[in-house]
Amino acid sequence: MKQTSPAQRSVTMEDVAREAGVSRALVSLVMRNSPKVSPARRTAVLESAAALGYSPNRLASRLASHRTRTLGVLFLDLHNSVFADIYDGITEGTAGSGNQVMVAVGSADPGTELEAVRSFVDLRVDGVILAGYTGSAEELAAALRGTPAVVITRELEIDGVDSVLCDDFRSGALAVEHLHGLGHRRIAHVDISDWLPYTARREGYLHAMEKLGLEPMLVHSDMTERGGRAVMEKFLASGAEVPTAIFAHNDLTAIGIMEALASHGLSVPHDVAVVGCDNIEVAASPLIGLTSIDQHARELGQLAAQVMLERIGGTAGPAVTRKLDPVLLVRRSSDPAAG
Amino acid sequence: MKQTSPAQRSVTMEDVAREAGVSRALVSLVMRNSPKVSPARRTAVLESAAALGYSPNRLASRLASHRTRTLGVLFLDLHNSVFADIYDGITEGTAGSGNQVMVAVGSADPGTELEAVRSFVDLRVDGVILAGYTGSAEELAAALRGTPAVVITRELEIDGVDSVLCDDFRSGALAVEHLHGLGHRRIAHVDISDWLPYTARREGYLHAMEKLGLEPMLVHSDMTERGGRAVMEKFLASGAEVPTAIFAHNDLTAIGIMEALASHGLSVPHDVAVVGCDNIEVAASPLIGLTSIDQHARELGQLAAQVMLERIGGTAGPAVTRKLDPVLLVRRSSDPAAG
DNA sequence: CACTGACTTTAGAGCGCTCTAATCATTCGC
DNA sequence: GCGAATGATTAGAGCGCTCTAAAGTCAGTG
Repeated sequence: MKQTSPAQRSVTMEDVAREAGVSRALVSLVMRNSPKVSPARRTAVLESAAALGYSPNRLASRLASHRTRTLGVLFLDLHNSVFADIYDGITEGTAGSGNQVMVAVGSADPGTELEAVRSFVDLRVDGVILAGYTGSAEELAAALRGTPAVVITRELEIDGVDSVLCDDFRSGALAVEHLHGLGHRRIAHVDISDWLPYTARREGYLHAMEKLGLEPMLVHSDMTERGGRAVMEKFLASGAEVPTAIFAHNDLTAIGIMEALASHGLSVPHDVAVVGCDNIEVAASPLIGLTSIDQHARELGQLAAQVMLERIGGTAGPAVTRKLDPVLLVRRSSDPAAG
Repeated sequence: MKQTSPAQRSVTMEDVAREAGVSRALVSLVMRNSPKVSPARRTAVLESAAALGYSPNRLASRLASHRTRTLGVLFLDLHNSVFADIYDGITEGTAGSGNQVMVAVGSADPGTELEAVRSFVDLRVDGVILAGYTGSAEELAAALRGTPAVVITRELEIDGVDSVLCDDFRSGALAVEHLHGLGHRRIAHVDISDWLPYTARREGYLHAMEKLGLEPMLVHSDMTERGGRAVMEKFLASGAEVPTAIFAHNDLTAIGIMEALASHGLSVPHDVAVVGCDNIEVAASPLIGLTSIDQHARELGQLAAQVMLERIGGTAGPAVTRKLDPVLLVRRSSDPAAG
């Protein structure tokens, strides 16, 4: 039962300086391990600091230095593990740079998202990485006030905002080509709300369908498992003719769709083939076996961190866009030879 | 292509005060919407602020006020969606309190965890919520330096650190009782590394097994899907007699186990029944149908936030512990009547 | 031995805000 | 009409640190 003093933090640099018999400035240099401090003084200062139980107030240091060494990261939703992958990539990309990562969750609500971005900006983070920002470019630009930003999985026309994404248009086309190659002709697409800015997958789907002379079938959902399930249940209950293949906006939706199909006794892939997108961990599970289109989430995170660090490092120049190629991974849900 | 000025932030309260013809202190009062400002001045100040594009520097305000209105949250792992549930609970619990939430990920590495906690403390967050801290109590106490903290899913003997958890011992017993009730006698438990502080589920299992006169079978894994799968594959390859039921430390591990069983042609639940713990979203999916023990993750998050806010609000007194009762949810993986 | 020049150390002025105590304006009671 | 009471506003001293410029140290040099 250690008696942690309630008198809390009170030890300042000044105290350490007094204890060590040096100036506050010298303590500051030691704390930032500046090379221009003599070994003797350095140890003296460190010893005094340890003796007093000193811990620097980063708030004050940030205020004085105008560098926060913190990156703000905005995620759409923690329930979709693709963001956990992106997070891993970001921490890999920032490792060793001395930067700290702060996470906020936007929940696809432009109000919440902007509030989070403003918080980051008010805290003077060095940069903001947005993975799943659904609001408008104008509002984002206003909220950023010049803070460097990188958007993942989306292209934004804002000066100074870089983009790192996977080719969503190509992903949509890839799904259609794959299913068409398996002999499917009635291929539906379950995408997301009309107002959301993530339309490229749908466009890729539509373009590919048209090119193949097939008639598109679109249904909207909300990017969640529950949403995908609900929309499919409703469709099945409607008695409309069921497509032979479905391409879902993301894996979560695809899994929801598979659940609904299963509960109606429809077999995947024999009655209906399903293709998702994102290639999240659970899609790869043999218990699910969902064919998916890998978006290189981890790499996107790494790349975003890298681009961000370069920006912070002072690289000027116009906004850059880095686009990766998606990769189709065929699994049981679209494999005609599947048991 | 909006030209966001690169001269960035420069507008300070001083500027707004000058523009509005009032003192800096008045601007400060308006920004914190103090009631003791006349309506006339208030609008004048707000207009000037808007005209200049002023945004308060929260860093400075925090430094001066000694209140950061920020809670630091440490998660074990973003890939386990139980933490997304806890996060939801925390944001629900802090909603409307004007507090901001900052997330860090510890990855079950005491070094990383302590670093994150120190960061929070150096930033002078008002409190820290730890969901999945695996290090020692002493080191945590030292890193906290008196900052209020709440630990989720674990009881820690540190003065001033509250605990909010689900009864893990009971969870272990619940699993055994359920499986025993189904007629199982050879019930194995796949738990986590010996050094991790989460031992109560195992102890509950051991206690219940002993009470029923059954012989325990323990295997260690690492709380991940991959880990559960690997451990099961290895076990199956060893040729040892397979238990008729397995209770896994968490759902992720349980899913990994189910994957391994499936790949060896063993049917769940007919050949082996499987029970997980946490009741994460995917366990409830009909495609998985994993029997699990609900830990009320969301409620735990809410409760933790609530306890934290009370502490910050000045409630003194000894550390409290709030313990919830786990609930068994039977699904296909342990249902003998399952198809 | 005065004089560089390389290396250390420090004084002191901020960073942008909050907070206390004091000042200035009004209104009210008698 | 005057002091008290109430309310609105402000001066000014920090918060704990960083940073610039200046000042000390102490060899080595001619």
